[in-house]
Amino acid sequence: MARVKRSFYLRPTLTVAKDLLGKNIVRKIGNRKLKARIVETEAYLGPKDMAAHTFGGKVTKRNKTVFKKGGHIYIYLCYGLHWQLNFVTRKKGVPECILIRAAEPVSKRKIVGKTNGPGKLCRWFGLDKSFDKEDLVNSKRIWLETDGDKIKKSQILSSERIGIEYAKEWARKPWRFYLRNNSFVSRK
DNA sequence: ATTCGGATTCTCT
DNA sequence: GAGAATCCGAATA
Repeated sequence: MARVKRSFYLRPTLTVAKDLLGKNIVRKIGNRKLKARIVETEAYLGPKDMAAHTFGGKVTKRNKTVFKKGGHIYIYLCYGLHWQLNFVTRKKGVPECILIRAAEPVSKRKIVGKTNGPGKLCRWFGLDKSFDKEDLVNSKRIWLETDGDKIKKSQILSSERIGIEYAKEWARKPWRFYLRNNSFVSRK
């Protein structure tokens, strides 16, 4: 298993969103490692995307991490109780990112908790505000690994993104990607 | 200083 | 399917 390199995150966001499927998130806590394979993502495409926090290109206290170069973590609190894990993409100054909505635990022994939703995923991994601005390329406590297995195109489905009805025509963009027949996907 | 509401989840019906 | 839980960032003044 090799750590995913910077160049992976600098590519077009929709490409990265699809390529993230099948990658393992590795979270190191003490001398334990939690691993889960990404099965569902959503792309948020910067200033033009009304559903994105960076809509209009305005830099705010919350969204400024998204303007960093690809490979950083953007995490924020939603509805007052759920953390949402995002990976920043593209070069510095291009505010695009990908929401990780669900993953499938890769582990010998049973680990309590669910990972089939963005809030649940963060709780399972023990993520919070302190992970904002974390660099997946260098971090000692969280990163991405690939085993080289490529997900076949035929296994990837797309749909409209979830929970952004207010975003008018942008709400209809098919920028959610997930693995076919995977029981950890948050919704059909 | 105050108000508003959300990239969700859980519980109960 | 509906409603609640619960916080902070962002917008308004």
